[in-house]
Amino acid sequence: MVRIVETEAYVPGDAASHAFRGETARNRSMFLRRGHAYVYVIYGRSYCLNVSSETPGVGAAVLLRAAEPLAGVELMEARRACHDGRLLCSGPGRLARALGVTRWHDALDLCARGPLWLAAGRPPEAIGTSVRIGLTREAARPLRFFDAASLVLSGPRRLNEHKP
DNA sequence: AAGAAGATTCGCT
DNA sequence: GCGAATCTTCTTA
Repeated sequence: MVRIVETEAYVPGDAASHAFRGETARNRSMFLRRGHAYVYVIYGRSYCLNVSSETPGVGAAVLLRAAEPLAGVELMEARRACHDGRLLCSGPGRLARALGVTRWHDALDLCARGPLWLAAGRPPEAIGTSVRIGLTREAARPLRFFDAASLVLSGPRRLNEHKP
């Protein structure tokens, strides 16, 4: 279980969004009702976990960039082959890896008690914003959020519970 | 059918 | 700090 600490938004009409050019086989879950998982492979090495954030048919999602490990740390360390708490979930790919999230989790409803879900957390008042990072387009938009700790995420309990 | 680009990570200098 | 690794998807010929 982790507390989400940093996220980044990809909104409708956003040239940097995977959904910008319409729905495809890969980004299909971005168009699901808000609260569904959108998982994709980046640079052939890492998975990125997003949460769809709009009404059905509208492509938008929030990328989970970093989190704070709360429970099941041993398992996450095993998946990541890393024993530095600071680095365990600091980065989209690292976070997904630590939670054992793969393409298998794509399109899951994160608002239902399934293998992966979101729980209500803190109110959004204290959330800070900044520009997005690592982008080549639309990079200057203030759609990156810090201390976005309003959600708690629970993942699979066993190592490699969900293979790709 | 082929090629370039990409919301990253890791290791080496 | 920089560059390679690595592969899927979309674009262009």
